[in-house]
Amino acid sequence: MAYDAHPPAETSMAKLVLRLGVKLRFAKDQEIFAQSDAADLLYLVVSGAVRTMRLFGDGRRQIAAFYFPGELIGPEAGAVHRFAAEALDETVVVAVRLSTLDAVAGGPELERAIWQATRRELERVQEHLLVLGRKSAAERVASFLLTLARRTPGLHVSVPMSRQDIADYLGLTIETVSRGISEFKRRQYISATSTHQFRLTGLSALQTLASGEAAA
Amino acid sequence: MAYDAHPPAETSMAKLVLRLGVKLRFAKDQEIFAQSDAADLLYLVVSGAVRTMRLFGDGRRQIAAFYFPGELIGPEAGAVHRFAAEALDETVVVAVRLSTLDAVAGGPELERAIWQATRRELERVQEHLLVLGRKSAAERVASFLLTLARRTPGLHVSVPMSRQDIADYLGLTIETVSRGISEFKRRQYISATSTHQFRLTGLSALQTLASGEAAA
DNA sequence: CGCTGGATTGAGTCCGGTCAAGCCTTGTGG
DNA sequence: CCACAAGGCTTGACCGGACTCAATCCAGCG
Repeated sequence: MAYDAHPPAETSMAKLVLRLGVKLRFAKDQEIFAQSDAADLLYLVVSGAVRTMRLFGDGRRQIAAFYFPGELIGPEAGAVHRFAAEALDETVVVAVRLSTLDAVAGGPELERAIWQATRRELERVQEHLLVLGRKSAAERVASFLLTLARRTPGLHVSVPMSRQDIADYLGLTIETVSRGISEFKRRQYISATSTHQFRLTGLSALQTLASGEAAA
Repeated sequence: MAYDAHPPAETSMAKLVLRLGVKLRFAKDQEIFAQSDAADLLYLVVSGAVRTMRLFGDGRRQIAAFYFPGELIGPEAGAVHRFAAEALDETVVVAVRLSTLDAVAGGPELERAIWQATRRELERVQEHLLVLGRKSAAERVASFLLTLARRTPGLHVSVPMSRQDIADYLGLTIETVSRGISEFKRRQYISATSTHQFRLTGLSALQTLASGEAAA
């Protein structure tokens, strides 16, 4: 899941998208695509970050995933998007029509790359499912921080999303997320340089928590 | 998600698996494959039913999915299974080595079929995610019954799994599942002919509940 | 330097979990 | 064919963790 773990096929697809695609810029909270929009574009995040989400009729919201620079959005969808995508922040993406990609570089190579992207997406969602199904609030927050940490080297974690975004990703409320983070600070599992920048000072304690074992 | 909605590519793959595969019989609760087993086989459920699940260190269990006759298990996995699979009941599956499938009918047709199966799997997991992230106990149970109902025609729903299985699928306890079902009976949303056979007598009420809107 | 909106903290409530009885179905053996 | 045992399911009483409501804090920004 770290950048350097991307299989070759997808890395080369990313390069292809960069070459063929159109660069688009989105402001914070701006919609990149809506639920039930046609899903004929593939997106590569260049800078910033993206959330995909579904909104329920009564205002409840579930965030399905976050996407960071270097990651692809889109191939998981069928003809129509099943989730909406929004920029977390000032964000640049490169978009390319799937048919264009196919015309220029179609064939088994492309199919395999798209399948790999879909497969990785599936694995992520399955891990997310475990967190939502069987973990306590503290375990969820710990899992979340560790997942973010895995995407950047070192113990420094950048958390570009709001507490509300985290809550809607983890199936919690902002208050519960905030309490979790405060508790981790108190126990010195983490230290904060700002509300969105942490340092994981008790990595193993967090890992124990996230894995769902009882901690001392 | 109903049988007749299966895209052609996957239906033809199912036929291929049936022709090339080996028929295996499993007793109730018997393991079909373990987590971290090599994932080089594709399974087609012929009769019975299968659950895939992950077990945590402290005994907590999350069921990822249920599979019924006509459905494929396996293509979602990488080199190694990330979940274990067990028979819900006396179950027959046909298993075929992916390399065999590839040798006999390799090529873009097969790749596309596997990708489609992966994609449908992803969609299912994403819907499951919404249920776990943002729904109340009653909403979860309603969603579950409706998902099962969608797989067979008519209002009759067969629920072959135990209450414990349902609980571990929905992120609840058996008691809460049982209370939910009892409440639905009381309100006459469902009627039961046995503990594992229901009739959806209040379909629209269940749908309203499951969709997450406030009900009267 | 004050304003604004996100984040934190506190108090109280409630939904779902826990613990504990019973019930009912299924299967088995007399 | 019935008696009984075993295990899954249901129901009840109580508890606790996460939610709700509300007040404050604080960082970023004009």
